[in-house]
Amino acid sequence: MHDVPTVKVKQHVSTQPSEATQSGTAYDFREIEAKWAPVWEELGVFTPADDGSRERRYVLDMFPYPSGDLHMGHAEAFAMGDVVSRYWNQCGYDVLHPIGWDSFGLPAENAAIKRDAHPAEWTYKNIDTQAASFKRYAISADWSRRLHTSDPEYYRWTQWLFSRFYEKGLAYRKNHPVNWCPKDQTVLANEQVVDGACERCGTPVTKKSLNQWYFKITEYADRLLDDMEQLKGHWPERVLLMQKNWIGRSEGAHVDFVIAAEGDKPEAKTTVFTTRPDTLHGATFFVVAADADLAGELVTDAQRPALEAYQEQVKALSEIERQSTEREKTGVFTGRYATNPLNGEKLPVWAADYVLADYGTGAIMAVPAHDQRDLDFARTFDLPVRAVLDTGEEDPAATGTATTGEGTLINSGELDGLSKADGIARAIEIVEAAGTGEHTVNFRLRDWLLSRQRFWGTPIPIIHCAACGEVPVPDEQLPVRLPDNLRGEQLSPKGTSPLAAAEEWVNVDCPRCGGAAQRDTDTMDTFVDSSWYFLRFVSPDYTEGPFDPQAVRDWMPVGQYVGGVEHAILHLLYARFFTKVIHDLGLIDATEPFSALLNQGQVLNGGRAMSKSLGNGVDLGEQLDVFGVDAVRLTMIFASPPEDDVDWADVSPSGSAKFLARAWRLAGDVASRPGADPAAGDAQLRSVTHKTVAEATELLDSGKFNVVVAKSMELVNATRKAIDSGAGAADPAVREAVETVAVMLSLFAPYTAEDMWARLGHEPSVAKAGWPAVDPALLVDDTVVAVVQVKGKVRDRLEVSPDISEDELRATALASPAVQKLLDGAEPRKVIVRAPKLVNIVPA
RNA sequence: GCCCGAGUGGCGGAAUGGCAGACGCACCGCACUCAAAAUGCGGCGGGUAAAACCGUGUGGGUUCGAGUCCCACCUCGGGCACCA
Repeated sequence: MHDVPTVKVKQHVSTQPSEATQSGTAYDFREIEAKWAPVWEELGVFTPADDGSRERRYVLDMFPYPSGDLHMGHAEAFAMGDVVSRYWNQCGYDVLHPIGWDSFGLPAENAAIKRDAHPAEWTYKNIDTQAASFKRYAISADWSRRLHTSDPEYYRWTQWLFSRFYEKGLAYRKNHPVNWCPKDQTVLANEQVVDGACERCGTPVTKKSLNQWYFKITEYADRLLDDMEQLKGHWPERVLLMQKNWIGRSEGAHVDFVIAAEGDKPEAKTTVFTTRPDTLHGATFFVVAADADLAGELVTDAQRPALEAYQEQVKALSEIERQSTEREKTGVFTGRYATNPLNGEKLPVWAADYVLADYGTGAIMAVPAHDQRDLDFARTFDLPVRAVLDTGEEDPAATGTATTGEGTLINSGELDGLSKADGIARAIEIVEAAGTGEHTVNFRLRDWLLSRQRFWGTPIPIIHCAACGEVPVPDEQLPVRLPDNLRGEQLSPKGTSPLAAAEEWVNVDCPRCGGAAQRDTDTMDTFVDSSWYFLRFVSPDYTEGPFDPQAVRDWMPVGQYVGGVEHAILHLLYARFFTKVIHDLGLIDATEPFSALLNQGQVLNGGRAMSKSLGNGVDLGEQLDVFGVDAVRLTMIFASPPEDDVDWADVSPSGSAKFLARAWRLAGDVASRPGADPAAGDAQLRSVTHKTVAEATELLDSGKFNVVVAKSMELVNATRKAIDSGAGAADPAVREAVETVAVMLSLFAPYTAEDMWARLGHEPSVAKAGWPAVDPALLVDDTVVAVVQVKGKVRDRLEVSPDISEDELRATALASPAVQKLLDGAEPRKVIVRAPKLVNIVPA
């Protein structure tokens, strides 16, 4: 490990005993951290005026989960968000930059079981720890807006929103096979299953049929997809792509197949979804999902035992096994036949687990010649294969490789001779005309399973009454508070919610009929809590609703959202969904919550994510102790572009500390008085200063924070040189340069910047000093260097006026001795002139 | 398998199609010092005595000019994965 805390490093960056005796002459990060933290607290620097006097801007970091103290990942993410917040403050915007905690969740519950405590104890203790660390870390937050999703004042409104969703039919309950984590003893949403395992604990997920609550996010699939257009260019391309893939829009057709009567089973109609209606004539069998209700409905009595045995076999498989594409296809014949609506052919109906119950209609027409999965199945069970699209490739029946490319339809009656695209269009026309099908769009996205069989979450505000059914808890009775008498063992997972054990809590009168009824005992997925917190921040104490409508109009949408890419499809998709529903409820104008998104990279150590098992963790607190807050923050920013990972083994917080000390010393060297007129100062240094600000402005606006740090280093170097061997410490241009350094550093290294500001004779806070204005006249040089190339290689440099004409520059370049020598008297074939920077001469 | 993204010194990384390697780390040298640390100054892609010349994963192409644009490939990283 590089840069481990050593005695040597400590001496480099902290006070030497001999220097410490002369107070104020050596850079001591401990001293300045202790000095400024209370001053800022007093000033309340980052509370927005919120009075409309200045343009409002909202910047938000994904709020933390309170699992112990802050770690290196928080340090990076919040350093990034802080650059934006502090930059916008310097630019004069009225900036909202709040902080809160996503404080419901399973770890608190597990900790409570282990310690025989209530989850709230662990949660709020950790929040206090993190809050103190954030203050030490000097994030530019408005602390007065702090919120916690586990506060009843917060989850009251989460419940209120649930009730609105329920009223609109967007929250509903259904019995359905769901993902089940055997370790956490709770269900999981699709988004929380990664490679067939629980996203949180890694336990292989199993399926279980349960009556669960869902949000109808699928109803918003189209809008979630279409509105991504607004986000293009402001969200990372790959996040948009991931969401697009996750939503998985696919265009095709619904086609009805009639299942012929068999024994005492009557005729039935079954619809399939297909993206390839052009291949209808190539269908040679029909498959229904083995675990769908449909399979049991269709199966003949003779085949029922075989189906049930197969279903048992499927249930025994883990999700990982089931999803393996290596696996041989399995299935059973149902004893039934489906009629192809196009050609009247009878197709055997099979039940198999390669068809998914919850995608499309849970049934497919199998076209083995042009679908690899169907072909694999056909070969396993010796079913016929008929090619209907000539792609010029070998017969799939012979090769075992389905052909999926372009081609010409064959063996397809009236579709013969058509291309794939024309065939698809024509086939849809035919089935639509016959009333046996229609064009349709299908989505991969499933409804969001939101109920959890755990304690530490927002209770679902529903009462179950034998007479009235599901009855929402009336708004005026919200919040439905969690009972506080459950703790320790009583919270241990048992497959049903621990809330069921709190009898006094569960048993209530039905709000509708007054009869005996029970509360719903499930709690909400914590992603529900975080799907609207950015709205609560605009008016965290509002009691008339989840948020003050005027405040939402004033602040939303979030201008810059900052957080890890791990939430690309979880939190970000859910938050977009909530925003759209809340918009449709008429409560907000915005249709998208976050107009710009920055995904900061991870902090690694030695090429790997930090983890306990690898023993490569770096403790944030230790880094702050050894190098100081500013050095750690600066290192995070300087190490790489914001979206790239930072490998802590490759970077140098001690180098950052050295730079900060160097910058800080400049402030002590300035010999002019505050307010000295820079116009009278050294022109050369002024030019450097103003160019630096101009460049930094552009770089900040385009998110290249690491390069801004490099620019500030260049300015520090130039100023040092000016003091030691140029204009001298008393030149007002030096003051201008150092003040500029202080303002620039206020974005990355707030303590150092504030102390410099004070040493320069100013009142706090440098955070509100204002971004320096650029004098355009100082950006123009008297002379510039023009490069003279021959055949693309630099052969000479000319010092010329920046407004030299093309002709003049051409003549000067051609007259250059170096060029003359290379041309050797010959006329150049071509001369490209880009005044005043470049001439390229192409010899004959 | 499908879909993205990225490959630049010893390292992290700069570079609107126009001087590749800004800035920093590490390393080397010098000044200051009895000495060290700290600080300041200088050097630092390969190659050469110095030049020439060669250099942005590989091979092609477009262009007066390519790290940058296009095509193919290699490697690494990420996402999805029986989604009909």
